[in-house]
Amino acid sequence: MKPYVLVVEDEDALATLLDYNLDKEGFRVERAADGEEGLLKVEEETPDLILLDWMLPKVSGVEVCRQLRAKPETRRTPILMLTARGEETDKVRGLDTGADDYVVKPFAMSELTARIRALLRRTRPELVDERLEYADIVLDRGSRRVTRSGRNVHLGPTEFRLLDFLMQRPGRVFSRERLMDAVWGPNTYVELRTVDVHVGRLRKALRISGAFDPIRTVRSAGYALDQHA
Amino acid sequence: MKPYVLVVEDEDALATLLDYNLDKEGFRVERAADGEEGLLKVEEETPDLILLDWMLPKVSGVEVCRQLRAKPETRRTPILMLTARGEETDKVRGLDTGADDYVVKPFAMSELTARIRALLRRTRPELVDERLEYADIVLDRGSRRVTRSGRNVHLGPTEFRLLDFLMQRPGRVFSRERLMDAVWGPNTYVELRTVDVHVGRLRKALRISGAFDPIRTVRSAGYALDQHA
DNA sequence: CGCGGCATGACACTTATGTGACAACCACGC
DNA sequence: GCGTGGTTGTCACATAAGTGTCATGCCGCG
Repeated sequence: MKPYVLVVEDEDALATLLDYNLDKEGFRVERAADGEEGLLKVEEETPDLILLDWMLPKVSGVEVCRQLRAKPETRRTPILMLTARGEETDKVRGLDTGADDYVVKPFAMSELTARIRALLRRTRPELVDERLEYADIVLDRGSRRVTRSGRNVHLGPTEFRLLDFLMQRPGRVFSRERLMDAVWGPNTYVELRTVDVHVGRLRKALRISGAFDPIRTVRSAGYALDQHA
Repeated sequence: MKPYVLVVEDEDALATLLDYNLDKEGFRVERAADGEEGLLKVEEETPDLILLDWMLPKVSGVEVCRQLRAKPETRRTPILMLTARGEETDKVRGLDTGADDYVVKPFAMSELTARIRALLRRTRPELVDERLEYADIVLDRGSRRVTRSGRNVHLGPTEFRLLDFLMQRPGRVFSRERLMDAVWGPNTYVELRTVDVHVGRLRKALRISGAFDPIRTVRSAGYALDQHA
């Protein structure tokens, strides 16, 4: 549910600082200490955005960039370069490396998070927008409220996250495993069937005065948010 | 808490003068020496108002204006243009540039602050106004008083700041961390649960003669000032 | 018609929040 | 300096809300 940011940075102090601050800003953060590890982490799970140091051991930032751009899964993943003053060559400035933006160290954390949000808004607006809508359902992240045709719908935290996730890609079918990861977090282990129960609860909460059921069950595949004809 | 004004002005003496005076008037001021820097500063943190010189190095004031109006975050941010006598073309006078107002140099500082307040009052009244209102609750910053349906409500300093903060954005949910930062200051370390206690105290103080509880608890997220229907 | 997949209500259990009590603290008037 | 009333931060405990599992019964599809 939270945007997943991968930090590829060899300087431990900076990486920790980034980790701490981004976490506080509501991002899920993973760290990699060099280019090689970075590429591995990307293999494991495609990040929503990558923070990439320009100078890295083993595989340089530029090279990582190139490789990421070569792979279809990460071709469009936003990359934000971290450069030291002086490394700020024309190549960086022109973003010829394939990166989408760059900041020069040292930088204010607020500047960095602002740029991260800006990039995410460009590529995955549904990750950062305050308000999601589908049919007559409105989910407002800022006020943490959900309404259906104007009426307020009360959801528990889990149902809220579940609906939030489904509303990010209406129509798309998600497996229970995928929902598990997205809603419960990648390292929680609960019965897969629990997803069914929560979908049920969400359905019940959304079921007001003759409104259609916005969740489609796809037998032996998962669930999707859409109008099942 | 203080309104954040960004001054984009290349003439250093004037910028300093503005900085000094606006600070004295209770604004938080950041400076940018040219259009490019101005846009960067805006990225970092959206100002509550922008003072923009008409003639600027790198990116002109008009161009900055255009770009700010193109971005959703700053579309409604008030912009006050500073122009030299003679630059006062019809375009400026008609505010066709996207600016909300303009003053001609040289100007009296009092005129400028008056215009700034006028603009802020239009867009973010809660920042300028001495009094905040929500439903039947009135908070007066000047006299440091709070009333509910006319009756006086006694609050301790902490509860006052807490209510003040919540009233700035009714409906929005704030995490305990966020409230901690806003009310206690960013570098104080007290138990997170202390927030609960103060919210409780605030609630109790606000609880007079059958009035509804204006604070909504959002489980596993935080608190918001609004009617939890 | 039979079977695996799904929906659902019950329920025991976790977790999060509300609250009263309390000791430390503070500003202030004496 | 020294009480003193008002504030504050923490705790412990009570209460409320949300969660994960299961057993049961239903349903669609082959």
